[in-house]
Amino acid sequence: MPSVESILRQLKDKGYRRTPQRERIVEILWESDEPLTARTLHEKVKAVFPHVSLDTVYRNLELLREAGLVSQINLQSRESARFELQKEGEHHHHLVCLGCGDAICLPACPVDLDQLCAQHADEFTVTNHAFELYGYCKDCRN
Amino acid sequence: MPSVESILRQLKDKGYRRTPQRERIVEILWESDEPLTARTLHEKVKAVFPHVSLDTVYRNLELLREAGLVSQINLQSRESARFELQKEGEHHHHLVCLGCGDAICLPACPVDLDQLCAQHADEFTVTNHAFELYGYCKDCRN
DNA sequence: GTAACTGCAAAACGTTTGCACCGTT
DNA sequence: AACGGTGCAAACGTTTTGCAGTTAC
Repeated sequence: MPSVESILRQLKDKGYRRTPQRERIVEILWESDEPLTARTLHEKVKAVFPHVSLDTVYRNLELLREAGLVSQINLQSRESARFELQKEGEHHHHLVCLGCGDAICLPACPVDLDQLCAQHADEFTVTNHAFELYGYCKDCRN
Repeated sequence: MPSVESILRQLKDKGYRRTPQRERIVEILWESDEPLTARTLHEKVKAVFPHVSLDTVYRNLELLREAGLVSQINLQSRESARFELQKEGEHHHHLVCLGCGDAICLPACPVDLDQLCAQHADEFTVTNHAFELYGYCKDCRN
């Protein structure tokens, strides 16, 4: 059910407009199989819209994040954040390589969130969570 | 067996010196029960050494990170990175209140790390991980 | 027409670096 | 005395913001 079209429709329902740049940004995120930095995404958008600005990319990412359609991954280290589409509620986490910075998707969430939430329900209302594994990928463990 | 003294001794063995600022930085990290930002840590060091500079804090954190004594956590927040001492065995995670910013300790790690590591051992060598729950504490859920 | 969106430029922010001096060893 | 450490200031890269003009609706 999720698709570029459905994402743009969701945005429209929230009062956001359909612009060529935004369309392209969503398409690129949709087609990517790994989280992208704002800069990388910008480069890719420029292939079609040479005059698009980096701030437009940032603004769209923020907008998509607010709409709950994009999640942001902050790597350990001085590198920049990476963004990826949140496909249909189904959430997952990442193995982050401290060598090359690549993020590999973990197939499933290893945390029993319902149980954890219930466990602390009286003192704390849990809205979301973050989990990341750090280490070195095949190529970087030397 | 880990202690402020043993940490400073480990640093000494690696050729690093024992300076008052470094000593205080390690002490503060040792006493803290939650990961600290460089800025927060800086504030706390300034209580004793009013003229300590923020870059000294960064340099010491980097040095401790290289020595494998401090881990860096860069989750969710667009905020700055947070640092904590890597304490033998007693690792835990936090409930972070999005209202007041307070961090409440989770008694145990909800992740079966050994199993996860074994699961990806062939493509990835896991060195550490980060996990955080976000939400609102008693006082802030209005 | 109105409000959202864009590009540009500049600012803000966390973090890093060059340098001269200081302190530990 | 040597060399690691420090403070200062300036640089850096990422991200945010103000503004004026443009575009989708």
